[in-house]
Amino acid sequence: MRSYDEYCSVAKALDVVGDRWTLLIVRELLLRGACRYTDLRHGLPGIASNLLADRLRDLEAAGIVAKEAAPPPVATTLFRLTPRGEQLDPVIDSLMRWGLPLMAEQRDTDAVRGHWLTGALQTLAPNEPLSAEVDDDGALRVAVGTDATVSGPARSVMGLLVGALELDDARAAGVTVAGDVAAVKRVVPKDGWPPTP
Amino acid sequence: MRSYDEYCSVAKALDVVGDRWTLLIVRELLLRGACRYTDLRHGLPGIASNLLADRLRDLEAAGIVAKEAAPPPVATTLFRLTPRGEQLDPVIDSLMRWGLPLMAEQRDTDAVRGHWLTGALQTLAPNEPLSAEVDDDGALRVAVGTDATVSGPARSVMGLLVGALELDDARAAGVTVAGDVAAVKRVVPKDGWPPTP
DNA sequence: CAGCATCCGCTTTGATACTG
DNA sequence: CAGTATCAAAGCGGATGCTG
Repeated sequence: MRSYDEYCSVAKALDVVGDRWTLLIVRELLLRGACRYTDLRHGLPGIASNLLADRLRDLEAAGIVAKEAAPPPVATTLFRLTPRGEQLDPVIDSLMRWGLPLMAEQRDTDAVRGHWLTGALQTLAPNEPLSAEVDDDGALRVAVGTDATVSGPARSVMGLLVGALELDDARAAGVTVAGDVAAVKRVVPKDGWPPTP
Repeated sequence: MRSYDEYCSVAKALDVVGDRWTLLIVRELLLRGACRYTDLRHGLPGIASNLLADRLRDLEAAGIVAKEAAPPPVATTLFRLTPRGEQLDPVIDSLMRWGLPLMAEQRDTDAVRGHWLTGALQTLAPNEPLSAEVDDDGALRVAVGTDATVSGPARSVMGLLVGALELDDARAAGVTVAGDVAAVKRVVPKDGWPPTP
């Protein structure tokens, strides 16, 4: 990316990580740990292969990502965040948090990956043991510890959990709640949050 | 910006604010409050005028910025963050924090604005009453309350304050400290921080 | 002057194909 | 598996012009 040429901390950060795709690569490495090139491609659907190669080179040159040889007998290359790269966690976290209300809208062109949703749910309720599972037709099952599970279309389940849908509306949109409904309500942000985008 | 088409909170956030210049416009509005178009241009040196107009339209459409008529007799337009826009503060803050170590390097093409530095210094030491002043030839004076002032070339002063320079090296690089040196040392991050970029 | 819109050359991106 | 190569299309930067 062309430099902003500003003696400003935000601009200098964006000089390094402001390119298209760059922060999503960091997201993948934060959520999944060390990845192979192929894993990254799977977690970044739509990225051009040459761009991924370019970005990884840039990130390596910036000291954010390091390549390492995987232990035998795997014989492949792994990409991993350096300590400096891991310090981008608050950046990814704040973006994830700010974007949560936008999850109430799902377009039919949107790719879905389970680890993205797990990440979002941990951000939503850091003190609840949430886990997400996606199956092939886009249905989502979220387990709230062993107390409850919420299942249904991803958009509706997330709509309920980010507070954009009331329980009744979510049920009308195909969501079923098994187990303790109160456990689910602990997860949903308090009224007034999230602010409508 | 073209959508990433991912059902992920980070990707959806970047669909909205990931365009070039967009987060720097938000930075300006967070640091300075409501701004005129001309003020924004001054705070974003190098931006093409059509791009600024485009971005402001996009941000308005996304509910992040609102236009308002300035009270008479000024008769101009003010651009201001909406509540949803103000919630980007943690995003800007985390980027600013991550970028702090990069302030140890200043290129001679870098534009300098006092409010950028004031913002960075507040992030560096939220509990210290720091204020920054820049004069025309790029010299910087930082006041640590009434206890001390640090002055010299911007890069050297910031290098000292972000911990990239020892006091002796900073002095050799043209920095002078007036008043209580201990007050300055309170500001500088503890040893081992910042990590070398 | 404030707030844009238009035009144009250049760079970056996206899509696809190909390779060690 | 881990990338390169190629090329059309989109985005960006810089200059300039227009309108109230």
